Amino acid sequence: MENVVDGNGGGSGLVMTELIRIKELVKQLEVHLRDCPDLCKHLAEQIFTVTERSIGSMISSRHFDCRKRSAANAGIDSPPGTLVKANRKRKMMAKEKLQVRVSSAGGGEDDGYSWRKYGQKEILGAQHPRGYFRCTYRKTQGCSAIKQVQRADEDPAFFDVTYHGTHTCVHKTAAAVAKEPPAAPNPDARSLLQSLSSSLTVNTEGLTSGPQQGWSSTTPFSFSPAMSGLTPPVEHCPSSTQSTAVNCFGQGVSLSPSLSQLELSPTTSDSSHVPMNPFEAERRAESELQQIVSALALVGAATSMPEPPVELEDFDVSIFLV
DNA sequence: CGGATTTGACCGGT
DNA sequence: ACCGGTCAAATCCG
Repeated sequence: MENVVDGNGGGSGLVMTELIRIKELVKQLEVHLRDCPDLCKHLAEQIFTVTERSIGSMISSRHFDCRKRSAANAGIDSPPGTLVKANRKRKMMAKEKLQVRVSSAGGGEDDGYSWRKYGQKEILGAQHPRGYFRCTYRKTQGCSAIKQVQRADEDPAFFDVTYHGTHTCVHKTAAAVAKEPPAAPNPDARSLLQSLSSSLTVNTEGLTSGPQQGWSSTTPFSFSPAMSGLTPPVEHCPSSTQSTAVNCFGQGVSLSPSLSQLELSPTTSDSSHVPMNPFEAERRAESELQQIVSALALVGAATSMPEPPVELEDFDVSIFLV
């Protein structure tokens, strides 16, 4: 099946972006904590799991519809047998799909992976062409990840990015970090935590929309880096020419195609599963995020950081749900 | 010079 | 026939 994370007005898409970023960072954190106490790894796994559940809740709650896209996705409803004769295009479309909307600060293209453009098309009814990208390491590593980037008609400041397939390569970010001497993983871990904290800026102000406004105004749910004086990790960001903190971890900019690897419960969008009450899903997502914060604080302590990486009181986190 | 991008042609699905 | 996705030659760029 495929998982579609629709921008859906850009709000929940932003949340998804943040959560995806969390997940990516945690995965990297885990790598660099391999010679730390087992507790660190356990906590990283915990964060990972919680994030996954949160994303699943959001998807379930927002009724992301994988069928509302163009007729090009018609293969979705086809019986499995039709894939037997699938050509390249059909194979691609049958893969997992992740759709997000990102701000233009990163051009919709700086997501930590290395892409090579292989085509551009004017799309009927769209004001802007669609760019087609595949993983740079397609040849060398056989990575089949593909993404499409198209500037949003409604708001040119945003890009709709659709990922197909999963990265099987050792992607750029991981490779860059791997250059670091294995003997000094803790500074990296700390940087990653800082990055994670910096990226956790989600706005809840828009939650008043619709009937589900229960936890918006009354929930000062917030992260705060408490990082004043600490510089963001530069080496983590593959973009070398621009302000890394903004472009890599700024609002809505950073995202990871790794969500397509999440193996989100296939029942989240299937008929066999009773759709979660949107309100309940959002409440659960909030709870899960708070668990993330708690776990992060423990991770910070376990990695001998002078102070916890996150403090609930200091963070300014809100979630857009337009 | 090698890798990345551009862009018109081509292909398959609808 | 039309459209979206991909190919590949030409071109660009460091």
